[in-house]
Amino acid sequence: MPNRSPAGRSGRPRSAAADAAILAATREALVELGWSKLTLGDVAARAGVAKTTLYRRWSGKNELVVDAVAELFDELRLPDCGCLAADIEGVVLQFASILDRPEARSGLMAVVAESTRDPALRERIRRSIVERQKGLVLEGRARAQARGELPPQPDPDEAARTVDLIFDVVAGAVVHRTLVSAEPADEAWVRGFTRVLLSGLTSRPAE
Amino acid sequence: MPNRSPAGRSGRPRSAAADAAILAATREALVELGWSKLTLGDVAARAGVAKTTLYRRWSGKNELVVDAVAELFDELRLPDCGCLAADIEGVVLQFASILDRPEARSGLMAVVAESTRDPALRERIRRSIVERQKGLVLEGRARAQARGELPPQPDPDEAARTVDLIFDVVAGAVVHRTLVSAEPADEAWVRGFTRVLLSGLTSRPAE
Amino acid sequence: MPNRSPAGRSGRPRSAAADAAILAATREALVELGWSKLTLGDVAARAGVAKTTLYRRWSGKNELVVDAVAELFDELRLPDCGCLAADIEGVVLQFASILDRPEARSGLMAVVAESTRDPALRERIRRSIVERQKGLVLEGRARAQARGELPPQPDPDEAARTVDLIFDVVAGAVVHRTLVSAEPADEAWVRGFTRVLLSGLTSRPAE
Amino acid sequence: MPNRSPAGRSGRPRSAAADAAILAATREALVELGWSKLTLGDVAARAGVAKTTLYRRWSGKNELVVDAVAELFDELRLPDCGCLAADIEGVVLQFASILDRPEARSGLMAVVAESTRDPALRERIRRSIVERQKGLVLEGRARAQARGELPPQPDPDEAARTVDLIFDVVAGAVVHRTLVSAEPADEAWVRGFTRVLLSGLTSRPAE
DNA sequence: GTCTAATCGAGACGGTACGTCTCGTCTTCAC
DNA sequence: GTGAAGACGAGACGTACCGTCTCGATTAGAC
Repeated sequence: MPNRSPAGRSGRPRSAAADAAILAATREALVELGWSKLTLGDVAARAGVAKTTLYRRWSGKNELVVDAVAELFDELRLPDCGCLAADIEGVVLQFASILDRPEARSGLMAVVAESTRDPALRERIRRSIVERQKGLVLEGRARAQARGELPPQPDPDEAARTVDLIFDVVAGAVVHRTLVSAEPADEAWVRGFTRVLLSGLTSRPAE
Repeated sequence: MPNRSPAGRSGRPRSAAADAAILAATREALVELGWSKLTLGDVAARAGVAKTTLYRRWSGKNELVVDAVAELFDELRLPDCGCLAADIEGVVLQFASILDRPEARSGLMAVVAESTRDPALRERIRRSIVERQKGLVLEGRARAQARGELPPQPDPDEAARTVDLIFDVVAGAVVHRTLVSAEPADEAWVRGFTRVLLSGLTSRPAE
Repeated sequence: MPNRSPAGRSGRPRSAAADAAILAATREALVELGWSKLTLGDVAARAGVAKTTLYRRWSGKNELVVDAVAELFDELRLPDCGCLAADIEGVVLQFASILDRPEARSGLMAVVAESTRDPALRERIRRSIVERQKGLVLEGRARAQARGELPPQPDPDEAARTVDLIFDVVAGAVVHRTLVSAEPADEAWVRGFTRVLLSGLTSRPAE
Repeated sequence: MPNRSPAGRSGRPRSAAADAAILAATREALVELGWSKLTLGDVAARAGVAKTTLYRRWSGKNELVVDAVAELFDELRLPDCGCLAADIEGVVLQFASILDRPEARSGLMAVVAESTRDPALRERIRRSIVERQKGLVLEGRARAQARGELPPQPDPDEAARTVDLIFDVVAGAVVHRTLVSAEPADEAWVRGFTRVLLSGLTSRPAE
C-alpha cells in the first residue's frame, strides 16, 4: 500500500517491519487522539521510526490513514446462513462492529471528507475499502439469485446499477446510523433494516 | 446561531452584518480551499473582520462550519405531489442537489468526522441540520399514513424507531452515493432508490 | 537593530523586553554551544520567546549574532594616557579582552566568514561593529597629531587611507593573535606590537 | 591528508583518484555555495562518489575544508628581490591573491571560527596552513638579518616572539583588509603596509 | 585461478533543525 | 465596550542534512 521504492534496485532495502509498525501506530493514535489531533510526527514517534521514513512511504496524513483504516476491513466475510435475510444481517453486523471501533469512526469519515477535493485520495479509498465491500454485495446477490430469493437480472448494466444501489443503501444506512445518528447498529436495528431492504416500507411488519 | 453577547447591556452592540459576512466568507472559503485548508484567519480576512471578532462569536472552526453549512439546508421543503413515491423522490432530489454543492461536500462530512469525538459538536449538528431533515420524514410519513400508503403504527416507540430507520436509510444512501461512490444522485438513481425503499429488493421491477 | 514593524501604526506593539532577552540568550548560547551548534529554536527557548517572535525581528542566525556580538563592543573607550603609545596599548588591551570572551570568539569570525557571500551582512557588520572601532582610530590619530606625535596629513584622501591601514593592522593583528595563533594578546605582546606599529621592524628594541 | 586505511593489508585498496576528486569538488562547492550551504552529500555527488567513501576518509566538513583550502597555499613562495621591502611586498601580494579567490574567502574564516571550539581542528589548521606561512616569515627574517636590514636577535625566545608578532601583524592585516574591510589588498596598499611595518607610523612618508 | 576481504555505488535509517504556518489569546488604539 | 490590527507563546508542518547502516557488486592482492 505505501509508495514503492523508485528504481527498485540497489541500495539498502526498505524495512518491511516499519510499514507494519507505522500502520499500527496510526490506528493507536487515531484511538487516542482522533483524526484532527493526529500528527505524523507523533505517529512516527509511536512507531519508533523517523519522520523521514514515514514520508518516504506515504505522501501525507490522508493516504496513511486510508491504509491504516483499510486493514480493519480485511476481516469482513460474507456468512452463509442459508437464507438471504440472515446473510445480510450477518454481514451488516460485521460492518457495524468495525464502525464501532474508534479508529474507524475517527478516521473513515475524515478521509471521505478530504476525498471530496482530492480525486487521487478518492481512488485510493475506492481501491482499498469500497471495492472489497462491493464484492460482498455481488457475491451475496449471486447466491440469493441462485436460491431464487432475488429476481434474476439478465441485463448486465441494470445488474451493475442494482449492485451499486444496494451497496449505497446498506453501507450508507449503517454509516449514517453509527456516525451521524450516533446510535448503535445493534441486532434489533439490523433486523428492522433488513426487513425494509428486502420488503420495503409498504409491507406490514411480520410479527 | 453564534454565541450571544455576554451581558447584553451597555457598550457598542455587535454588528449584525458581521455574522452574515463571516458565514458567507466561510462558505466561500470552503468552496475554494476545502475543509482542511480553511483557516479562521483567512475567513476573517475575507469577511473584512478581525480574528477577535470571529472568536467572540464562534468557539472554533467546527462550530463555524456547522452554522455555515446548516444554512444550506434551510431550503429543504417537503413537496406535496399527491403520492408517497413522488414526495420521496422530490425531497431526495433536493437533498442530493444540496450535497452536490462543494461547500456542503467539503464541510459536512468533516464536521461529522469531528463530531465522533466531540459530543457538543454532535449535538450542534443534530439541532442545526439533522432535526430539520428528520422533521420532513415525520411529516411525509404522517401524510402517507393519512393517505393509506403506509401502515399505521400505533405504538409510539415503534413509530419513532421506524422514523429513525427511514431517516438513516434515506440520508445515508444519498450521502454514500454522493460522497463515497462519488456518483450523481440523479433522477434515475432516485427513482430506483425510492422503489427499493417502498417495495424492497424482493419485488419485481415494475417495467 | 532588529527589523522594524512594517507599517508602524496600529495593533499591539512589539515587546521591547523580548529584544533584550533574545540578544542575551544568543550570547549565552554562543558561550555554551558555539556558533555552529547554536540553533534559533534553542535561543528562542532560552529567551522564553516563541520562534515566530524571533523570526519577526531577525531574518536569520547571521543577523542575530551580529547584533548580539556588536553589543560587546559598546564598552570600547579610547583612554587618554597622555602619550600615543600608552593610548594604543590601552585600547588594544580592551579590544583583546573583548575577543577573549567566548561569545565573541565563537561568533565574530563566523559572521565574517558568512559575510564573504552576503553583502547585506557585510554592511550590517560594518555599521554595527567596524565603524565604531574605526572611530577610535580617527580620534586617537587626531589627538596624537595635536600632540605632535604623528606627522600631519593635509591630503584628506591620503589621511583616510592611513586610517584604514592602521585600522586593518591593529584589528587584524589582535584578531589573528587571538583566534588563529590562539595565544593571549597580553600586556607583553601589546607592548611589542605597539613598538613595531610606531617605530617599525628596522628600529632597535628600546631596552 | 585524509584518514589512512585502518589495517593496511589485504582487500581492495582505496581509490587515489577519489581523494583528488573530493577535494576538487569541495573547492568547487565552496565557490558556488559558500561554507554554510556546502553539504557533504553535495560534495560526494559532485565528486561522483558515495557519501560513505567520503566519510571513510574525512571525519567531517571542517576537516575536509581545511584540506581543500590548504592546497591553495602550496603555491606561496618567498621571492628574492634583493631587499626586504620588496620581498615582503611580493609575498604579501601572493597571500592577498590567494585570499581573493572565493574558495579561500568562504572557507578559511569559517574553519578558523569553528576551531575556536575544537582544539584538534585548530591543530590541523596550524599544521596544514599556518606553519607553512610562518616558515616564510622565518626565512625572510633570516635573509634580512644576513643582509643587515634587520637587527640580529641572539636570544632565541625573543626571536621566536618576534617571528610570531610579525606573522600575526602581516597575516592579520591582509586578512582584515580583505575579509572585514572588504577592500582589495592591491599594490598601493601593500606598499603602504610594508612602509609602516618596516618604519612605523611615526616616520615621515618617503615622498 | 580461486579465495577473501576491504572497497565501491546506492540509498534507507533515526535524528535534529530548519523556516513557515496556523492556532487561539492578548494588547493597543480608534470609534 | 466593540472593532481592526497585529504581536504573542505554542506547536505541527514538510524538507534538508546529518552521520550510520545495510545492501549487492567490484577489485586487487594472497594463495
